[in-house]
Amino acid sequence: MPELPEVESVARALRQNLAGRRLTGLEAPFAGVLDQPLRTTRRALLDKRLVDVHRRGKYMIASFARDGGDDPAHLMIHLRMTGQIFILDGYRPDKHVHVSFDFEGLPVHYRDVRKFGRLTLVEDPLAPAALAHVGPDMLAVRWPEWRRRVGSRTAPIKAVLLDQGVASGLGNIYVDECLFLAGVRPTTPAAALDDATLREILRRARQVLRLAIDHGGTTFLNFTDFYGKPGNFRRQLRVYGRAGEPCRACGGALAKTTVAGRTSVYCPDCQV
DNA sequence: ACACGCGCCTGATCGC
DNA sequence: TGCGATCAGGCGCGTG
Repeated sequence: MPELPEVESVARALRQNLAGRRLTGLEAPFAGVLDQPLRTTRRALLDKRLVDVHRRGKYMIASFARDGGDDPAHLMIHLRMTGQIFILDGYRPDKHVHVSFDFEGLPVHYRDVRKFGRLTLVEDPLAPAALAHVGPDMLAVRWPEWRRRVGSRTAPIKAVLLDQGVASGLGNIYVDECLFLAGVRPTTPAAALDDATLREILRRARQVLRLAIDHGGTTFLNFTDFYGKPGNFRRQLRVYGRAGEPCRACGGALAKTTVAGRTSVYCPDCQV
């Protein structure tokens, strides 16, 4: 599932491949992934050039404008569980392609098997009202602010890390990886952790996110990058998807439990 | 303010 | 071409 690193990979590719290109076509075989009617979305975006792409957590915001910067419009994209955006030579859209963009002859597709993702027109590309409740990006937030936002939450630390209102970007995969690296069990109440441990968790979260970005993200279900290629981070995973397998640090069997409604894998010996 | 459960979706996998 | 049940999970929303 696309988390911060996978979204970053797509955002970079959009910038590199489409910046300056004009949107000349927009079709939506399944308009249900659009928050506004197709005609509204077309009216806002067609004939404008893609000028920038911002990312906050797992949200991308693509900005369009006419030549000279007039009449800007912004499309916020969230891939949720199975959303993909890609450009592939000779690709013939299957039944899961819900939106197709045409950039002066360059076709770009939005594909989403579970239809959880959303494409939303927003007014403000940097601080859209729709993201008012979403916290700062996990890679950008400073320790004091993050500490303040974590507060004295009694929920398990994993639930707090998954809460995009605290800081945005972590999902189930990287939370488990981060907590393994920090040596903390996902079930531990956040309020029971001292500042040194919380600081270590934040440091490890950033470390694993950056490393995953460098490896092009993780492909578990069906994430592919902009060019249709899977990410390379999967073989770096220490715990996610490895319940029952030996811990890469101590050799003991990894345990599985449910935290915040999500499957969670940890090492009973290395994580206390 | 915070914690928790549900619904949205479809494909893969499992049990019989 | 067996089929129904279960699981996977991000997020918005309703409830307590």
